[in-house]
Amino acid sequence: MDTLETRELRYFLAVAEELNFGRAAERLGMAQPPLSRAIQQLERRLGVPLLARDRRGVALTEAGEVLRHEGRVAVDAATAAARRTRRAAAGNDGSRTRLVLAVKAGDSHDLLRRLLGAYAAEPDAAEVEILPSGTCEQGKMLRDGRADVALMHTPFNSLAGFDSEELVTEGQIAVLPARHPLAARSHLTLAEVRDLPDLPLARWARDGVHPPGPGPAITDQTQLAQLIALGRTVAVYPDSARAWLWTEHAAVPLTDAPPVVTHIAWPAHSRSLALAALVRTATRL
Amino acid sequence: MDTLETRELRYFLAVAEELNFGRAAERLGMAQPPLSRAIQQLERRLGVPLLARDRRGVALTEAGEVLRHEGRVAVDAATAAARRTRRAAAGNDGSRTRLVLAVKAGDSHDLLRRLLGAYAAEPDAAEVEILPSGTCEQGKMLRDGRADVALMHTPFNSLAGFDSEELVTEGQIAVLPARHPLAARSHLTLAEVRDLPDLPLARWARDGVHPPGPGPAITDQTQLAQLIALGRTVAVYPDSARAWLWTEHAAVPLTDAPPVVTHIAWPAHSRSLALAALVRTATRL
DNA sequence: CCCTGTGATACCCCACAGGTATCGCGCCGT
DNA sequence: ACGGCGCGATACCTGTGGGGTATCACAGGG
Repeated sequence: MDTLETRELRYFLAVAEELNFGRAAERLGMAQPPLSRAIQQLERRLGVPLLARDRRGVALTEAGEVLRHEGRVAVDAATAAARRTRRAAAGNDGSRTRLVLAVKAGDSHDLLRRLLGAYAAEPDAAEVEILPSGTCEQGKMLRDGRADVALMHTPFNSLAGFDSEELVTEGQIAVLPARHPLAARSHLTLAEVRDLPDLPLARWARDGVHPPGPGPAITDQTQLAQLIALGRTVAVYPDSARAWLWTEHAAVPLTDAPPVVTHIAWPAHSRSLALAALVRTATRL
Repeated sequence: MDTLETRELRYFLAVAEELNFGRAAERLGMAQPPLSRAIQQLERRLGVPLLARDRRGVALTEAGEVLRHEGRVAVDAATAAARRTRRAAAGNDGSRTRLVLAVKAGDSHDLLRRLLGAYAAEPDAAEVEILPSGTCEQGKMLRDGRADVALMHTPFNSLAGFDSEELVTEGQIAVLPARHPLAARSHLTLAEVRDLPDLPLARWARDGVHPPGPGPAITDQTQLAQLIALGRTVAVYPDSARAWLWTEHAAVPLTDAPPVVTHIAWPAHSRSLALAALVRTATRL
């Protein structure tokens, strides 16, 4: 009566994201008619219209918008339950506990190295698997159980819903082509690097789509690094990005960029001893 | 394959809590054999034994323990999704948005009155429904969608998994029978009120069961208040509990009790404007 | 020793998730 | 104006599996 099945939620989420029954059905690996029916049934069960069917496509009602968010959380929680249960059993079959740590590839490299080193030295440390995650996806990794713990960076990642400890604060730098005039400066402001006509900011793919604009379209950090080295663009990064700079890159501190704080974050209700030990190690670095 | 149905989770949780298939089935309103089968199927699907069947009852394996916690979260999230979706639609049918505020009955009474007063004066304030919740149940109310926002008190409630703002900090008092010798003291310590032979601490029901001990068994605050007035027990409460003291009660500050901090807390991912306004009002009190 | 309480098995049934075929209907092109 | 196309809804069929009842197997306890 008042608890939705994850199947219903998965179906609804597919439709809510595609806004098209046919494509949603395809994504779910099923035919379109049963999907239509399932959604109608869901709406009847809830007594609430979720979709406004306009003859050429579908739009979410306000209630549908709510379910899109709440449903995502619930489905993630259900898949996290499955993943973590499986892993709990796998970790208990004689091998050591295994922790999955999500990090944004390339970020906080030095911190990460020190953390892993210090933790490995702990008595009965768990095995730590590094899960390189895409742009700002650590939160999702934690929510759906692919990761147990993550390094996250405010203000880019939201820590909402997680427990976390602050680790380090760092300034930001502009990463410029080494031969660019501004590369010689001792410091810069955000305004000076934004809107440079010769170095338009790159456009990161978001859900596979590039936002419009003048800059080059990129999907990973190597592309960005190369484009900077080629003198085509500029990027703003936390100080620790110096770890992966090329010789053809120049780093210039930004005086007015918001400081970036690296946190170690984990699901709020976690009760893992290995995780607690890792967090303790991290805060003591 | 890797996402569990809430039905399976509900079944498992019932068994995990009852540790008895028969009673669990009864609680679920179904017969025992299908429940047995469903759990076996769940174990096969996960490839993980969840329950250790001893001939006289059932115990949770380590993986089962994990699923008990993760599953609870997931099921709560699913029912929250249903509740909040329904309420979103109900609030959109012409009537005003409605916020449900969970508070522990009796606690922070004055703060609550001021909050409601100040918020009602706001332009386009939502209607606020007060949901009196049992002992420390506000967290569950937020998780399963019965409430949108709660007043919570550390260190009694855990704020893990919620966004929150600190509101007020207060000391704690011993609530004594007015005619008790200690009632005349200007202050006391925890050690002095614990283990008083003539005033044993009351035993609150937890899940319907009273822990063992010498004190009287109680299930609500009125019972407690009466027993104190009758000179049978003593209680420790935050300072704001003075609001509901009887004339036959005496309040004596405790010098070494941990301070109680009242927070306003809400689900981390909430995007409700009405909620944001309520929180803003609360922090400005 | 039988009785009681436990979970597992055996067997049956029908409700419903899912498939295929088709419809109704706006929108497009020409 | 008209036929084709893309969309979601409807009609109808089928098979799986969730749920029921009856029963078993077995460990303790009087």
